[in-house]
Amino acid sequence: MPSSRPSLVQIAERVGVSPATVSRAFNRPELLSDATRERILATARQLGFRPSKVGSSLRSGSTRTLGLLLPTMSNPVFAACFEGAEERALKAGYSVMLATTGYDSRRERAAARSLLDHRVEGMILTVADPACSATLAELTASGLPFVLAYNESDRHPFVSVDNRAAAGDMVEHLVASGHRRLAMVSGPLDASDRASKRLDGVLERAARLGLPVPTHVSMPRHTAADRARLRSLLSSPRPPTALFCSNDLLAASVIAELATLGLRVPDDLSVCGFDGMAFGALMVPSLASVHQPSTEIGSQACHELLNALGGESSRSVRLPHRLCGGGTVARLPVD
Amino acid sequence: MPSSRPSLVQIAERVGVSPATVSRAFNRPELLSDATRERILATARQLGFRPSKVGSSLRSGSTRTLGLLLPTMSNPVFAACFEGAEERALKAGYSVMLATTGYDSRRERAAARSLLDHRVEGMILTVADPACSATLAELTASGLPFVLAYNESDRHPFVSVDNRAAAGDMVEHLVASGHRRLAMVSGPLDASDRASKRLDGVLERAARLGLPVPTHVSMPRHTAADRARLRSLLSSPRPPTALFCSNDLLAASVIAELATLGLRVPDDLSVCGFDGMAFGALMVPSLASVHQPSTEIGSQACHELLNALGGESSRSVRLPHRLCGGGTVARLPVD
DNA sequence: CGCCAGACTGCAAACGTTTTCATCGTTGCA
DNA sequence: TGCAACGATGAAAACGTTTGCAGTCTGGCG
Repeated sequence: MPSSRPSLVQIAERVGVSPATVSRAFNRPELLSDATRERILATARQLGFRPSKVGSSLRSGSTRTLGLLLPTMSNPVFAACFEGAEERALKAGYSVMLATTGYDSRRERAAARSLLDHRVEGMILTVADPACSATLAELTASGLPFVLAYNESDRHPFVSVDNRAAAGDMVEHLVASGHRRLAMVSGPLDASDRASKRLDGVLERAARLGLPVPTHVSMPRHTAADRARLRSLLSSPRPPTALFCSNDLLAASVIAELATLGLRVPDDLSVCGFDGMAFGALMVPSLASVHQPSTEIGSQACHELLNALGGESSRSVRLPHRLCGGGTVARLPVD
Repeated sequence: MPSSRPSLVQIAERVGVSPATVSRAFNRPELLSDATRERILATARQLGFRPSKVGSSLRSGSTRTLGLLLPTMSNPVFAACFEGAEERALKAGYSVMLATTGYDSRRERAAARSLLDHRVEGMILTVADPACSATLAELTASGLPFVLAYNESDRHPFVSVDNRAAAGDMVEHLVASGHRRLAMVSGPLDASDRASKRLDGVLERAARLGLPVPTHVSMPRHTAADRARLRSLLSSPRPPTALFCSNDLLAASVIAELATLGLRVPDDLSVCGFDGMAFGALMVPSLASVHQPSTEIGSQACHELLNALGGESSRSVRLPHRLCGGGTVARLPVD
């Protein structure tokens, strides 16, 4: 049981060949005679040798590692994105280094630097707002290829859905179900350009359809104040009949919140979300939502990044969203 | 805009000092005179230089990177575990390399090897069954320090909850709510020693409390056959009044399944899960479950691993579980 | 004035690979 | 038989750091 991992040279000595030959046994096996190759591979296996990526990275100047910088794994949306990206990366022989930011810009910068220090060859990341992200500025300055995921931007390559249009489609759906008085519930807007875009989409479509202007409620944390704001919204003279939450996690927690207020969804109030996370379909009643293909956002972002690394230009991509009707939206009688 | 990252020597030349001095500016700043240090740091900042971890890893023989090998990020349990581990690792100045296996032992082995190749200094992993895991055998042979997460084993260090006891407690709770005819629903047992242990716990406690032997239904995939098995269980002469699912994700999908059969939870049937994932509390009605502290399992596992790296011995730890009552379990009248 | 300690910095080797170039036989072909 | 081409292998430099050792210079103290 070799406590300290053997190195390529030790294998070379053991077999009686040069280090170059051992290296070739792993990287260009076809260059060696069958005999030598087998002899080397056998001893390697026997001693438990595998070539060190840190050595090879240094010499070759390529780590074959990609960085992934996402807000949190607690949101299944980003978890799926990770899995999509990981799978695509693996297929191309790349490893993935994941770091989460917890929506904290200090952590975000530190993590980005750490990834840079590890000499990842490219990065996939989601920032609060690409228009004013210090991390993004630093990244751009560094010259490292990167692709945004979920963010939309006209200055950087990204992979996302069309948040405006998607939100608009949900408004359309709500209206088709008989709703006219809507409200948008979101987290803090400066933490997510997605939420802003979705709000824009809601307001725009509502205007176009001639609805009363939807109220917007921000529920940064689940504090008493937030709950109070929600309650006061619902007890206004003409309360909304449907709550559009800017993401599914928020929608679920709003529904739970409503339950504690004695309000039944969808009987007393309709609620819908955004993301189309798998879990929403399992809720009873199932959560109405706009599905965005998170796994594919991850894999596609990775794909674009790999293209960029291959010298090709990487395009921005808006993947199709899909409306998921659900039991949380009531069909209102026309009155 | 420097397209190719400058190296330590280039900074050294630019500043007019030796490479050693530049290195010290970053690692042992207190050794340098204020003037030199500032001069170096300034040029470094200006040229966007940061010392390469691949260079330093090679020379120092330490990558300061930990490997994390988990089944999937789609299960919030593992996502939380990752976050716990990442945070703890970060605090100790370590980076984390995450790989998922998708419960596939081939991918598992390949991923473990990849992490080994990257020269991670230790590993945290969850395997199907530590008693017969090829990956674990290979890992042990390699001599790399590792800590199991969620698994329990008497041959390897691990961090988990006491699955047997935890499952037993849930049985206790069900009985206290008036249930006597129970059934256990799980995924394939050979994919998760946790599920086995939980089943053991259920059977044992049921026996001790003098209940009829709980039926066990395995629902590997959500195929028609699985659904049929569930239906036939429920239409047996004396059907169970409560379904204990071996994890929360499964519980949610079972509840959804029951809904399609026209069965209401908990009115027609009680259901509970295992994991205590945050989402369960948001379900309406909220999901009864046994909470295991996933984030802490991750951070604790990381902690133990760091201990091992520091030369101290790493103990196995069973963290406390906690019963989470929920609306999915009905309180039955005593008859 | 001489010596020594201490502060600061440089030299050079080493870490584990990859890769270019050269070397050495062999073989095929004219 | 002679020459070219080819197949197999080796020698050595390079990648970006760190670090033990040694060197220089300064100032303080006897």
